Amino acid sequence: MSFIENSDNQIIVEVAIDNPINKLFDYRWNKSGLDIKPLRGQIVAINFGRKDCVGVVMGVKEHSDHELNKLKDVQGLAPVNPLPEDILGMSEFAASYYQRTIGEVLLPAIPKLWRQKNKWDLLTKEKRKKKKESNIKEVPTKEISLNEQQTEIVSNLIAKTNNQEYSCNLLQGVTGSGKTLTYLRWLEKVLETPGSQVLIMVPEINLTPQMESTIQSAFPNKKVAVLHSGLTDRSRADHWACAHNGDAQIILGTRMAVMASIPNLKAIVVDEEHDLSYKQQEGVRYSARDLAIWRAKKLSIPVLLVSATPSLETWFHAEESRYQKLTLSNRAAKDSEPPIIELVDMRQDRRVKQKNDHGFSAYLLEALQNNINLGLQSLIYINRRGYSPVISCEACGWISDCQKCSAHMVLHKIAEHKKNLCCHHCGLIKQVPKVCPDCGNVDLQPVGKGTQKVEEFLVKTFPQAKILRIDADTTRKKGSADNLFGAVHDGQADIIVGTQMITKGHDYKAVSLVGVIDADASLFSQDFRAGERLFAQLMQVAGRAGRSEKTGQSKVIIQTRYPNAAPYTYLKTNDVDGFLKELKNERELVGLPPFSYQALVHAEHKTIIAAIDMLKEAVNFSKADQNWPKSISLSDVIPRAMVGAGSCCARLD
DNA sequence: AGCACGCCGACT
DNA sequence: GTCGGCGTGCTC
Repeated sequence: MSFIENSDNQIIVEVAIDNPINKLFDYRWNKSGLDIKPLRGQIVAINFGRKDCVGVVMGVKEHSDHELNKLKDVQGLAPVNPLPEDILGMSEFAASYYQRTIGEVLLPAIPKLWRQKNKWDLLTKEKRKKKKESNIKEVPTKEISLNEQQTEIVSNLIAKTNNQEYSCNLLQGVTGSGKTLTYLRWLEKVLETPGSQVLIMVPEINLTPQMESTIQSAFPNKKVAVLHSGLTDRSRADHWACAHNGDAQIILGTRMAVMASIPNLKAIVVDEEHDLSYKQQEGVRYSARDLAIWRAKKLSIPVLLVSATPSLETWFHAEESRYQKLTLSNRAAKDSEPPIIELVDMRQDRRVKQKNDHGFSAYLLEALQNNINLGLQSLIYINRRGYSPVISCEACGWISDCQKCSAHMVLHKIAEHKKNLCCHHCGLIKQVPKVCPDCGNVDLQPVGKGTQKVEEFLVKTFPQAKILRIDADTTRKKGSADNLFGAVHDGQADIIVGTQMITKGHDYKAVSLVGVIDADASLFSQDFRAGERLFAQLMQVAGRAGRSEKTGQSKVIIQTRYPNAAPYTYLKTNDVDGFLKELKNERELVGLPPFSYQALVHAEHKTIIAAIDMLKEAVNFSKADQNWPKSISLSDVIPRAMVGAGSCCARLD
């Protein structure tokens, strides 16, 4: 039946468009050749200004404040169901919370091809049958029996699902305690209800490539839609549509997946919930973890946050019983003992030994040699890529700062005797100056060490050993990460040197020694969350060791000049809760989140002076305002690392 | 955000 | 005489 209105009974739709104008735009629905009713959530093609674009219907009404004949007609309706109410509501919430327009939040969540009217036909056409169909290895996860603790947690979560109400749960457990297995078993149960869909979020899918196959093999009869930034436009559009029309039961993705349309969503899992990559920093800033919780609340479903080292915020909420804490306290495999953690006090090492430049303690070198002799693998963790984080002139104090963004330029070795300066922030690459640009001194020294320098040293020190470096530079090319990790698993490496990248997701069956070279910098960072992050990273890297019977009891050696710093001492006793408790007390004492809210006000201009003056003026204006709430304190304006930018912090107690 | 309009300076 | 700088204003 067609939907016909007479001419004096107009239907007007309010459309969200991806632009920063903070309002919805009215369009006429009638006379658009559309024979169905307008509905909130519909994706429509419209003309805006002089451009054709796609927007989302956020409201339907009969009268507009604008003159009727000035309104444009809706040009077309996307051949998909309207977006479900939860993501519309979430967009409205996020728009207000993160100070953006609804369109800016909502439209980027729709894949690019669906935002192009002329691609709609193409997308609705059946795609040619995929060649590979039997690529899925059956892994009999069902036959793995859960231990008592895991079983209890699964039934607890199932009960919550059956209640059909919101709950936020924290699943905390050390590496190897079977967190993944536990939540998969829960989701399996959730998916028994026909039509149900579940969302699994992971930090970065390219770092956890085995996740997809784990999930697919755990659910051989279910369809999985994956959503991450590495997909081609076409497959992203297809996977999105699969989730949107209910074809896929499992949606696996990175932070962007939190905005995916999942009409029959029944459970959400946020794996590695503490991971920083859940925070989108560019464009619309948002925390995918927080939005996942919002979404679960809106839908009255359970959400499960999973981590060995929860973020303080999450842990605190669990302590205060706003979230329920579910703990896995044991390593699942009976014979796998947690690694021994040893701290090497580098102050003493220096006193005993000659001043050395390579940054390895004699103790760690000995342990490495020992491991090589035994044919076991070792892992060296240093969270800095490149050769040396900065070069400096000893005569005048000049340091290699980037002219474009004033971050340090990192020395990179690009061939045996050739080095470049690279800015990790803006990507600028320069030749290394022969003499100091300020004073002409020829003696420019690299300061500090990165993965390349550590690799170079190890190659020299252990000429008989095979050494592999894994960082953003050696894994840039497609497939090279797989090759490197493959080589590690095949035992073709004695020592693996790497950044964070090596800490995520991969099991190293033959690694029995982990060395942490120099992590102290995080202890004194400006960022109040740096200590928390360091602890999580060390915990994670420590978890890479001792995961098999082959290696026996593994060892983690951490070199530090501050062996009494909290992240190290609590790591040593494997006391996650103790660390978080101390952190909580510290934050409470100085009034940092979660005991206050912080907002960052940031300004950019061609000249830094203008940016800073503008912010100073804003601060003075607010302070002079009689009605300015006493509970909001304003901190001083400070220049930021980037040229032409300043920021200031507002704190709400 | 884009984009047009418009009003002034420095070029073939 | 025009090309182009960026200030202002508008987009249903």
